[in-house]
Amino acid sequence: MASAKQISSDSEHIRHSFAHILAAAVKSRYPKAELGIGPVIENGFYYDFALPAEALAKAGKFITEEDLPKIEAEMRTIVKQNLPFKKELWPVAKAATYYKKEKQPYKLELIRDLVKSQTNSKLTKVGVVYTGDVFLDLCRGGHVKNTSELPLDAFKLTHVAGAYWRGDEKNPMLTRVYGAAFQTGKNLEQYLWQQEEAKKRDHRILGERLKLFTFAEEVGPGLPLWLPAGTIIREEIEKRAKEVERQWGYERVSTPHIARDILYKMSGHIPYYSESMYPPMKLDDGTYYLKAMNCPHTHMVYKAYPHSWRELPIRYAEYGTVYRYERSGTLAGLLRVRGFTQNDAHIYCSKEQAEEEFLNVMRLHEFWYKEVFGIQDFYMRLSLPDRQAGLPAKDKKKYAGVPKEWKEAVEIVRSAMKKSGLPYQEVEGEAAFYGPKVDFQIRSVIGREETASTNQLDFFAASRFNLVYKDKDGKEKPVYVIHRAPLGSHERFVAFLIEQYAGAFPFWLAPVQIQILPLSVKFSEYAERVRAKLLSHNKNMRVKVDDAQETLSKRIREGETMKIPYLVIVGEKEMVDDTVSVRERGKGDIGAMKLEQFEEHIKNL
RNA sequence: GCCGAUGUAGCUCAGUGGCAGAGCAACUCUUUCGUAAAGAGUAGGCCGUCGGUUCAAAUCCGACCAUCGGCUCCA
Repeated sequence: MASAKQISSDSEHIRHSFAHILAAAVKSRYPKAELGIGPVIENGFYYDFALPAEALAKAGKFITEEDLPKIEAEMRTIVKQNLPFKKELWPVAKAATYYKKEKQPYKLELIRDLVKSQTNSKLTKVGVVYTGDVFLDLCRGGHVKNTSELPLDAFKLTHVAGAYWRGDEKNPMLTRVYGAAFQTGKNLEQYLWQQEEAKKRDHRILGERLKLFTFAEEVGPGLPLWLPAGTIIREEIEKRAKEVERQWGYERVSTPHIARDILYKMSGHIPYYSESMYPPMKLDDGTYYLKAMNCPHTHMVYKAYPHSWRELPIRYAEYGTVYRYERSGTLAGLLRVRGFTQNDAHIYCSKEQAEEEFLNVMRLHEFWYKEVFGIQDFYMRLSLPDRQAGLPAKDKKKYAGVPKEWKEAVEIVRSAMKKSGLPYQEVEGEAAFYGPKVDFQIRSVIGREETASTNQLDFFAASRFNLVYKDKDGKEKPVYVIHRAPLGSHERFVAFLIEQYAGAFPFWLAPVQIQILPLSVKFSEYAERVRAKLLSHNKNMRVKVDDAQETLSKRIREGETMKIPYLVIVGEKEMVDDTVSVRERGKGDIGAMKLEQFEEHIKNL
């Protein structure tokens, strides 16, 4: 989504003010409502509300989607009163007393935290804002001077959702109301239109229409079934990946889908990751797990025989299928599934080689994104532990290893990133438990952000698995492991590609590349001849003849709907002249030509 | 997992307590067509599942399942 990330301060003031008005409107409909926070977001604002248990029991339910028009109407009524926003600074004690009286536990908590973060709480003041004389909210500032400045045609309450207080699962869940707001009605309309358009590109919609994949209740949620057309896309990508990896010095390996529990105890996935693994299978010769990641298996491949420094780096690639028991509420089409196949590889190298190898992997990512797929809309995130040098006590469970090793690993990765020249953001507290990583973040058309690719440095596997090599000096030394998946998983990556291309796949990926349409059955034979000729020059070409008993128009429409790159029409004229009439996707009829000319036209696709 | 919504034919959807519906797709027949939907006919349903209320349930109630929008999580 190419939406503007820069929020102009005017928009910000408008959005912030609407958030206050939303709170005022909810307060007027539900006087007992407790207020959370109400910040500005990318295309608007939201506000979190709760209703105390007794009030909720009495009302039956709180804000639902049905209430939005009513709340919106109330907001308009408030805005139309042309109320001034008045900001004041109150001493903490005064604000605390006020919110205690008003029974606003969440606001009180915010005030308490504000005090905690200040060195001299006696002097601390909090901003509060009135809307007219009525509504009083905690406020940092940044709103319009008077509600008359708010564009009534440029805002809309869009949806309701649950959200944990302060984003913590252990906290109560509040009801969040989202709104869109812009400076002009036109901007709002445009935004809403874009949202509608985006939905049409949604991989779930296109996946069904183009017959790429499906789900079956009998198979289970999050377990996609690839239809023939989708399987072609998957396999073309995989074929390409195998070629590219061979060229970049990888060797392929292949490993089973289950393993004994000892392997995952060794890796540390038990206990770090067990809640995301399918439950164990207890058999008479041990307890087995379905694999949730390929690394431990690949490490055992490395350990098959001892390695010398002369062999390093060793790069083992595998398209490995893994199963993760993702929480039900997180599943989404192909973007978040429970069974998927990763474009995985593990690089075993010395500490000295780690930076160079990491850099090479970044270059490989760049190659895929820029050269192969033309993906522009992504950003790179360097995920670090919470505090790079010394890990705070609360994170000891989350991260393995010792601070010194973490520090070294972070240095290696950061240095590689700098050398790559690729832009990236550093984010603390996002690292894998075994090391820092660089993730490629992409947004789906509906705005959901996911990691499409990953490149991770693991200094921890060596000690867990005793992964070593014999160095020049005759001593055994631990290897550094790089986990990388530039194409993430087939499932997620194909989902992104479907949306990126809006289903119109480039020629090399298109499930059907050329569809031949004989004008009538009289020309079916000629159509077959054309097909045979195309295949004789390229046996892998995906060519179909559609001689269904439908009008030409109808078959063209179907071909266009299926986003087939070339529709080739043959009738009397073509048969006599020994030509084909070509329709190119996105261009329409490009005229009649000799078959050789057409083959020349598609040669470099 | 949590909050909210939705679930009727392969797909998109109508039907709000009294005989289960439409368009597209499928199938059959007619048409053999010149660049985005030819015509007619046929078939297709445990109304997500299970339970309850009722003389009567797609419709009201409950539980569960699945999907969607968020939150949390995300190797």
